[in-house]
Amino acid sequence: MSSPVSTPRAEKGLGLSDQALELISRRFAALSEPMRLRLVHALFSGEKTVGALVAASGGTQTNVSRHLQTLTQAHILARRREGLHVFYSIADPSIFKLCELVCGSLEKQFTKQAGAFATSARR
Amino acid sequence: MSSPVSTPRAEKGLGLSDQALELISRRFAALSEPMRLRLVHALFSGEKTVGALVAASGGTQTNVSRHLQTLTQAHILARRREGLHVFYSIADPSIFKLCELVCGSLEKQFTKQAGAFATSARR
DNA sequence: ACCTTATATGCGCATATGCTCATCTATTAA
DNA sequence: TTAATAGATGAGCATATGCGCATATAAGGT
Repeated sequence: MSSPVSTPRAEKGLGLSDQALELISRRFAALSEPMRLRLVHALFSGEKTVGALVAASGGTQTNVSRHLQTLTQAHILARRREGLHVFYSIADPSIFKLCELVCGSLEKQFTKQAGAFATSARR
Repeated sequence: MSSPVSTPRAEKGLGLSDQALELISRRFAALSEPMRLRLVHALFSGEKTVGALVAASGGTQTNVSRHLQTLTQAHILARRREGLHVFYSIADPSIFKLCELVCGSLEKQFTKQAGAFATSARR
């Protein structure tokens, strides 16, 4: 009678829809693993085959293939077959800015911490 | 003798360090849950107490508290105590742009898909 | 048809993550 | 001190995720 469980909050004006939040979180989740970031980063310089990505990332073939699948399903990468080889490439250009943003903010964070250390060490 | 396991790849020139990748992935992971995004979004309009966030998000007190802890440890939120209340706020302004970027790219993605549907339906 | 190379996938295991209940701590008021 | 209110946290459970092994599929060459 009082607490609806599944879709409460009823969009109070703020509040993105549950669906939207789900989608956004999935996108972040796709980028939340070091190996996947390594693969994405390796593709910054252009499309590469799975084999090349395995070599560049140091991962196993199985694992790289799986992560590539995850990233492709998230619409972050694109897949193109050519004979025996499959080429992956970055499908969503916003990824570049996304990574820049995060890297930049992390750097700032460290600068602050370093500054704090220096300050407390100096006094 | 041939395959070092822990820190292979030896930074081939590309390659962010393993540590950097770990940090970046953690940041994305912090934003990879719908409830946490909901909390972050609720804080876009300014700092709020835990109680207010519980109300706004529709989550349980325990769960909201835990997610706030996660976000704070990721340096995304800041915590401030005032009497009985604890106020949380967005500590890293880059979060705004980050969310904008992701939302924008998702919208484009949908527009494309919608277009594709329309096209295939029309022919 | 058979073999080789390149990539994907089913299965199982180990760990990580989210959620809840009950309880604990912190702060203020009586 | 005791009680009341706001938040945090330990423990346990269920599910999700990452990883590797073995094997399957795809495509081209002999």
